[in-house]
Amino acid sequence: MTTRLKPVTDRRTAPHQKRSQQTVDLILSSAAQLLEEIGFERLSTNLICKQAGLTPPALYRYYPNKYAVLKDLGERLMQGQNALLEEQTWITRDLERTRESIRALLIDTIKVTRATPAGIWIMRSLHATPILANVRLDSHRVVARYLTDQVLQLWPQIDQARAFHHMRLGVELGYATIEMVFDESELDERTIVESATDLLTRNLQDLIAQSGFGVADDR
Amino acid sequence: MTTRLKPVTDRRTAPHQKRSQQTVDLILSSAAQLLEEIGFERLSTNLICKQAGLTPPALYRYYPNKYAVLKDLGERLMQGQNALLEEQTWITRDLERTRESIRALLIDTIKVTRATPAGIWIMRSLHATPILANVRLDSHRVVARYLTDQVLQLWPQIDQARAFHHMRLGVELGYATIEMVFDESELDERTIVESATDLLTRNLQDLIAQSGFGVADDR
DNA sequence: TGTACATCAGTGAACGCGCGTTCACTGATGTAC
DNA sequence: TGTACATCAGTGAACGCGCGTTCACTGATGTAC
Repeated sequence: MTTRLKPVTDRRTAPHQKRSQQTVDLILSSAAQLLEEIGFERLSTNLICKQAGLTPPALYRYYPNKYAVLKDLGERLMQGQNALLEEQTWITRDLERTRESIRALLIDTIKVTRATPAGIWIMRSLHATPILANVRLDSHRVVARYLTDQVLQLWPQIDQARAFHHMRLGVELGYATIEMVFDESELDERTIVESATDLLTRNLQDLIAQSGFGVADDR
Repeated sequence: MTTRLKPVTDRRTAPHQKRSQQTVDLILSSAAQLLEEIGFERLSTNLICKQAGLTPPALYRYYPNKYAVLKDLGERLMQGQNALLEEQTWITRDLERTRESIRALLIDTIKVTRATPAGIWIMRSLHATPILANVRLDSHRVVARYLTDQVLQLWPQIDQARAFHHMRLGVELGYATIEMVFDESELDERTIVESATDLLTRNLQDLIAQSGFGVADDR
C-alpha cells in the first residue's frame, strides 16, 4: 500500500515462541516509558535495551532501528483509537445523534490516548519523521475512507471524491484537536471539544447540504 | 514568556559585524537545504558546517546545538506567516468579507510556506521536540490573542475566554489544514481550502451567534 | 590620514562518548520417534 | 513417556563511526588618537 522508504522498519523475525512475544512486549513498553522520560529525540536502541534489561542483539532480532519500534507503537495506538470507530455506526440521518457520536468519539479518543503509556508522545512522534508520518497518514486515510463509505451509503448521490475530501479534512482536524487538548493543558478541555464537535458536525452538514440534499435537523 | 527548558537554545553571541550576520544567514540556509535533503532526524551541527563550508567552532559561536538553529528557522517561518495577518483587518462585521479574508489567509500562508526554503520541513520539525513545539505553540497563542482582540472590539459582550478558546482552536485547525495540504499532495488543494474556509468561518459565526448576537449573513 | 591596538570572527586539530551493528557463542524451547 | 536432536532466543564482547564540544591559535575588522 505505502511506497517503501529507504530505512527499512519491518520486523526481522516473526516471533515463534511465547517467550519471544513477551520480549517484544517488553521492548515496546520499555520504549514507551523512555519516550515519556527523555522524549523521542534522545531515544536509542541501546537505551531501550538497557531499560528492558536486554542486550542489543536481542532487540536487533526484532527491530532494525528505533523507528521500527516507534512504528509498532504508533500502529498499536492508531489501531486502539480507530477501534472506537467500529464499535457502532457513527453517521446517521439524524444529525443531532451524529453530533453526539462525534463528541463521544473525540472524548473517547482522548481517553484512549491518555490510557496508553506515552500515548501523546507516540502521537507527537508520528509527526517527526517521514516513516512515522506515513503511519499516521495511512491510518487517517483508512478512517476517512471508512467514514466516506458510511456517508455514501446514506446519501448515494454525493460525489465520492468530494465526500472523501470532506472526511479526510475532518479526520485531520479531529486529531489536531486532540493533540491540542494535550499541548494546551491550561485551556478548558470541554470547551475545545465542544467547539470541535460543532465544527465537525457542520463539516458533514455542509457536505450534505451543498450536494443538494435537505437536512432535517439544521438548528 | 515561555518557561526555560533544559537544553538551552539561545544565541551564544550577538553578531557585531556584517560578516557575522552573513555567517548566521549561511548557517540557516545551509540547514534549510539539508533539512530538505536528509530530513530533521539526520541533521547535525557537523553536517550543517560541512554544507556551509565552516568549521564547527564557527557555528558553535552562534548556536549551541541543532535545535537552536531550527528554533531560529522556525521563528522566522512563523514570523513570515504571521506577518500576513497584520497586513489588514481580517475580521469584520461583514461575514462574507471575513470568509474571503480567511480563504486568502489560508492560500497566502501556503504560498509563504512553499516559498520558504524547506518551509514544510521546518513546520514538521516544529512537532518533533518540546523545544521546537514551544515555538509553534507560542506563535499560535500570539495569533489567537490577536484575533481574539479583533473579535472583542467588534462584539465586546462576547466572553473573552470563550472567544480565545474558539480562536485558538481555529488557528490550530488552520495550520493543521495547511500541513495536510502538503502531506496529502494527491488531494485537491482548492477543495481542501474551500472546506477549511467554510469550517473556520462557521467557527467564528457560531461564537458570535452563541453569544446571543444576530448575524446578518447566515447563508 | 595614518598607525597602533583592541576586539571580533573563524580555523585546525583533537577528545571522549554513545550510537548502530555484528560476531561466534550458550542456553531454552519445542518436536520426532 | 523418555530421549536425542533441531530450531529458536538471547548473551558477551567488540568494532568503526560520526556526534557534540573544546582548545589555543591566526587572521579580519573596527577604533582611538
